[in-house]
Amino acid sequence: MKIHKGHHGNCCCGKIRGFGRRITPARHAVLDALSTRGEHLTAEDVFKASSRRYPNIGLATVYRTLELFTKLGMVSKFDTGDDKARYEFADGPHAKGHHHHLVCTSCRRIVDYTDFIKEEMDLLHKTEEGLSKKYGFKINSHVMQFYGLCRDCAR
Amino acid sequence: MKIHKGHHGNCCCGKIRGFGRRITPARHAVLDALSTRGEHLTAEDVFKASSRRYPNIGLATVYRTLELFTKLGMVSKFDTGDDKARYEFADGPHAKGHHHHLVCTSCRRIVDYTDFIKEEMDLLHKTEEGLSKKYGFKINSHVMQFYGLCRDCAR
DNA sequence: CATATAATTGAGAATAATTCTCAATTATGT
DNA sequence: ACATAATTGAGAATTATTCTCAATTATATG
Repeated sequence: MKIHKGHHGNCCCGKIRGFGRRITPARHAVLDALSTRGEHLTAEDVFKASSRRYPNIGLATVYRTLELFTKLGMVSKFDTGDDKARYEFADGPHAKGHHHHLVCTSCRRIVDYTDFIKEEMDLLHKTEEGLSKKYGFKINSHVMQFYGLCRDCAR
Repeated sequence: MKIHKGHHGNCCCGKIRGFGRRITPARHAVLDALSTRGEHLTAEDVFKASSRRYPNIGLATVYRTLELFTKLGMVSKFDTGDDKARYEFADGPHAKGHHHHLVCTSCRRIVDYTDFIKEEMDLLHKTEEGLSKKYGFKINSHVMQFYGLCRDCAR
């Protein structure tokens, strides 16, 4: 089986194995899809892309795999107000690829932005700590995104 | 028809009428449900609560009404990772009731917090302005919430 | 106040994303 | 190579939400 290439390297297999889960062609195909097809993919997107490399893959498997990867922290799942979950590789909060989303509520375009990320992360971190202490939560993740109308839709 | 009481007062009818929409018992029941049954209600919750005052109300009407109120900015719709939309009265970003959410991914408990709200709002405001300018978006709303395990679920 | 008209409604069917079931297949430790 | 538990594909099942449509009703107007 080919080693997974791309900017997410090969740490993935280790992570999967570490959880007593197996490396399979289906999971490989999903990894490939995620790293080559870009950000904020729907399950359907991932399914189509995975099918190219591994035509037999089933949609249910894609869902199961995305769920697994999300649980392992390799993938982040979020939604943008339509009724489809979105998935993308999770660049941990401090990696360079880390970004938030700006969503057009009319045409559904999604812009990744990294502006203000430093300030945002600082505040998020501070808030997490405060809330953790005050409410006894062990905070694992956050969502922060903006909704509006893009230039084209606004006029 | 009785005037809607509660901390959201009677501005609602004006807002509804202002959009050329009508005041109906069904809409009243939904308003009541929202103001007496608290925060982060599912459509089903609202349906049940509304049914008490107005037994004939249909679920579809509840959905339609919540959608309308959301469009009018009176209600905010959000989700917390299960597959149900949540609704609550929208305390505008600068009202005293304004809060964000802390969600337990295990038991689904939702904590409203207002800590750090000032800093959060300042940053959100600044970010909105910056993104607005840079990407040409007219930003209308944002989501900011934290996910984790509550004290009980963490052990 | 009565009337006309367009908005609204309830009920149930339809939709669509996601999850479940189950028998067949396959990755992995030995 | 084998045994075994994990994984899979296919399609059925689930579930929140939206749609359809005929019947009802809020409201402006005379």
